[in-house]
Amino acid sequence: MARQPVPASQLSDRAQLLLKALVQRYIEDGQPVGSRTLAKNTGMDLSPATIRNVMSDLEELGFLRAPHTSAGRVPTVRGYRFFVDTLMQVRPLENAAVQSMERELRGAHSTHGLVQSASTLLSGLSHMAGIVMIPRRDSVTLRQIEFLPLSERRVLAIIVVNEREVQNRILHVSRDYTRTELTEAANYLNRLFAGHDLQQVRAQLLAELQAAELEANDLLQRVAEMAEQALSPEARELPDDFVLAGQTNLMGFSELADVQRLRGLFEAFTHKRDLLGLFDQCLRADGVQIYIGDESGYEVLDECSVIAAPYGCPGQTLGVLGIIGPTRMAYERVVPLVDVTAKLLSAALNSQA
Amino acid sequence: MARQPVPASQLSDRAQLLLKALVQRYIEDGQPVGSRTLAKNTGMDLSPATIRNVMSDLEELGFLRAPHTSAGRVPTVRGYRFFVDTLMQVRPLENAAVQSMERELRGAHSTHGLVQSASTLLSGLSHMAGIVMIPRRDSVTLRQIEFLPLSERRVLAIIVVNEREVQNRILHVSRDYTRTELTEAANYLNRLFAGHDLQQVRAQLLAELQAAELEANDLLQRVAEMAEQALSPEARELPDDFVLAGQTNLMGFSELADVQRLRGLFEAFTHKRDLLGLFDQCLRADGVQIYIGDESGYEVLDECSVIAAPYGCPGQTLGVLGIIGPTRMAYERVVPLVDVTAKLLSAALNSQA
DNA sequence: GTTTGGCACTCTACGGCCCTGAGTGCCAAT
DNA sequence: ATTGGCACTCAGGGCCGTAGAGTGCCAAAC
Repeated sequence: MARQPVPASQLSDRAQLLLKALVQRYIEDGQPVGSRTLAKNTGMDLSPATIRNVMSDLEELGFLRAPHTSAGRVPTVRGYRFFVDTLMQVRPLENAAVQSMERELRGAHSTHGLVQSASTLLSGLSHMAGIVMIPRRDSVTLRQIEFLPLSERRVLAIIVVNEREVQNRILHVSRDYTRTELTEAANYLNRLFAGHDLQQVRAQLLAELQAAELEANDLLQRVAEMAEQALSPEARELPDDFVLAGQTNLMGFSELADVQRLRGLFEAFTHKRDLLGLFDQCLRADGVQIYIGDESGYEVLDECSVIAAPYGCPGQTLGVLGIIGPTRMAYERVVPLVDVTAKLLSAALNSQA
Repeated sequence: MARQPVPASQLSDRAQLLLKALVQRYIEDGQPVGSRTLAKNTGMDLSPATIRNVMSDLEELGFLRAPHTSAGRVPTVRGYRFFVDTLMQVRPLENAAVQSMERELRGAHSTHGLVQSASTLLSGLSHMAGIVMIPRRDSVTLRQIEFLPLSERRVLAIIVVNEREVQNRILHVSRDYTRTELTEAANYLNRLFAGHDLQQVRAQLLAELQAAELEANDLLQRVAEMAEQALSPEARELPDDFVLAGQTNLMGFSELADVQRLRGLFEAFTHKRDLLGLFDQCLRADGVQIYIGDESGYEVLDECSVIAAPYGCPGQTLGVLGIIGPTRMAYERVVPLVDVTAKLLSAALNSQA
């Protein structure tokens, strides 16, 4: 999306103030705002006629548009954009709210529970849809690995990573191994590689195998065959995924009340691909990202805004979380909410590890 | 739900034939059906006036109703009920379709993949929402159990059941055990109980513990402490759950087009509780169950019908699958679809085990 | 030259009105 | 018992007029 910044210089102070008042007003009650209303509403002592002139300018510049000749004006995407970039002042959440969020997150035990809670918090507090990408840790530390024989040349690999998470994988091997053989192999891996990064382990192992190729080291062969499968990157990572909460909240907004539009949106929720693409962009960003209306580049989100923020440990982004709602949303409240949630989730994940 | 059967004797053959024609016609194009249409449509050589009389009778008996004075008639829940119970003749699926379904299911490897495929099949072929409860096996055969030490008095239990499924569980124990101690405990359990039902194992173990209480058998103590947690029924079973596909299909039906109604429905999908209650009833039933409109007893389903069937091995029901759609659906096509899917899924699960 | 009041204009939303088409209910004739 | 005829009812669509809200423009005022 070409999102060229709007030079504030184009707009007089007065125009900016009026734009701000209009956007706030429109966000509040969803009706197009007319000059009369605005004249009363803002502190400024101006007649409706004057305001009409200013509004006319703002429309010409693309910040406002009129649904029809004799309605008031509503903000365009550009108008919202200028509002969130320059005009709005976010009000930080009250302490009490933050604390109750913290409590909620503390209640979760597993990583998945944490993600679930965060998502519920986002949707509950915003009355829109909350979304949290499953954290994907780039560096996965091997803590322990075990192999158990199953029947028919299948081996069950159990991999404990990051102190808490357990992954199972069924390997198909070239012959049946005995229990002792498997234990040996596991011991070998645990002895040498416990505490190392999973990808490193794999690379190092392959290197070693190359070196020892000539010597027919049976143990190493065995280890290699299984580790190859057990640690392969495709298998390693859970499929990209996210947890969604409060989708149905979106059915309450009149601007999304069209069943066709909703259908598109919900299909995007179930197919996930598009949304993941969008959220991926935020992985490489810093702080709260805002996509207003068609800025996201996905047609189903044309009438929606997405507020997202990455979370993770200081050095490393683990995922992205955010909110989806109609373009007309209370940005001033939602932005800090997303911000705080990201920080709290980060903290919770770190203390957990 | 009080669903008293309707004695066919109440209705003359002619009335039944007309009712059948009307329901079929209405299912086809969704418009209230008038006497004129029906006169032309059915083979019978009757004038519209005569048909009007019959329709009037049918309305009085509660099988039909008129949306307003001068519209045609539409079936009531009772009308649909009589139709599915007595009038309709299901047409079995074509062989080609069944085969392609089989192929689709064969493509799935894990149990979960199978469930997912079944659900997708149901929704894809019916153009409505497909739903499959996660199979819950009452008798879970222990194949192998292993314990691995984690830090801080936590032990990871790995339980392989039913030849294929692996369950992990983190146990909190009274002291740190050494690796050898844990292996001993696991060996003990595997030696004595591999191949037994999980619940039996637990009961037997408790009995043995009682018997040996006086002898301070350290090994047995150890085993008991862990098995108690690892095999506890609450922990054992995955939470009741189901997989849903094609929810968004429901957004295409004009009779459900009201956003409020849809919202209720989708909330039921995410909270799951109500739907699980309904499907639980089918667990104890045999063959295809049909709930029309408010027969389900859940208000959100008032405008919907649910076609469900249990699946599982011959002796044992593992779960329920089905379809959710508007009351006005092609029962003649959907009933065999659900029936066949249940049979295919059962077969697939059995061949897998 | 910015601001303002005044005025004509435009557009939507809403209610009433009429007409048409579809279908019914009833009655008298077959 | 069945039928044709006829009066009646009702939803939906088009049309009109009105009320309300808001605009754009212009000429006067500050």
